[in-house]
Amino acid sequence: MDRPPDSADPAPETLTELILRASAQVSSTLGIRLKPLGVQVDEMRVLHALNATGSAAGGLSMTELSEALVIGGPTLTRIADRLVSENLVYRAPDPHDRRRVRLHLTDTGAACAAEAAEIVADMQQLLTARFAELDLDDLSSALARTASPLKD
Amino acid sequence: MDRPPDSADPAPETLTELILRASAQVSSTLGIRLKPLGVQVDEMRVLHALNATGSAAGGLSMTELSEALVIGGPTLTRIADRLVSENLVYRAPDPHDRRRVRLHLTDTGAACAAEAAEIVADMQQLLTARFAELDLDDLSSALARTASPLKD
DNA sequence: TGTAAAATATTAAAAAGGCAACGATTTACG
DNA sequence: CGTAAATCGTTGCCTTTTTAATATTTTACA
Repeated sequence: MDRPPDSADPAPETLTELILRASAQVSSTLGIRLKPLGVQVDEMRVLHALNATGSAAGGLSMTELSEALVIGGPTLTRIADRLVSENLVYRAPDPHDRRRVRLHLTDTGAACAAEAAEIVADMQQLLTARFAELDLDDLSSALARTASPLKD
Repeated sequence: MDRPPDSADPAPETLTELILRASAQVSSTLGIRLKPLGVQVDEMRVLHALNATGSAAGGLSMTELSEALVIGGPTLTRIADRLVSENLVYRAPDPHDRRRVRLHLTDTGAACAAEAAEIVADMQQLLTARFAELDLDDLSSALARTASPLKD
């Protein structure tokens, strides 16, 4: 079963490459399904984050969102611009720190977030099936750790 | 343990969101580390794919790369343009089908791929530590399945 | 207190990505 | 055969992201 030693061993696919590829696939599929709703993936992520904090919490600042979602500052500003122009989100100054701007969901935005969540939930089912032999709680915590800063 | 019913239940973070966030973190960190090499993440992925097939195999066509890496056609053309202009890759016509173009690594490209692979390997160590309690083989196969088309 | 340093968000310019349409080649099949 | 349809890669055009620089406010501390 040995191959000739001169045929260079193809580099095996790394876990890193696997994560990048899986994410590209998820992002692509999700993007297609979100399209009818008129939001793109990162916009949906912002809506979801705002929704997840609850309306009583006073929204999230740009920096908080930027760190939580791993999206660059200027990019986030533009995403917010779009969401504001679609009336899904509004900006409000932070009363305690006037440098800060806090983003809040509008009612329309909350409704949109809810619809998006359904689409994500469908996606979830597709995904979960493929993780059948894994403990999802372990996977979640591992992913959560992976999603935090990786030591620059 | 019940919370007051009027405090809106924050949407929990979904597995989907977790994958997107983990990937953003990986991609961001990897991008920073790849910068000194002068290649970006998707460029590195192309180099890696070409390297993985081995030089004897006659390279990969644009379509093959596009499907393998989940990168759109026009985007891939532009990535190839960049890699060609940096002399890391060259285009060669497919002898059996003149519509096709096959990408090949140059010697410089192979060297670059090798250097990039080391950086990815470092990344790997960081990552693996965070997946400690998971069976990596199971994880890999689950991710590989996730990375294949998710039924459009 | 006053001033330098840090933090926050935005803007401007450059780079990269994505959609629609196109030319070239191959395949299907009447 | 010959023509219609499908496949392959690229290009044009517009949107989005990224990088660098800026204005504003807050913090640190001499």
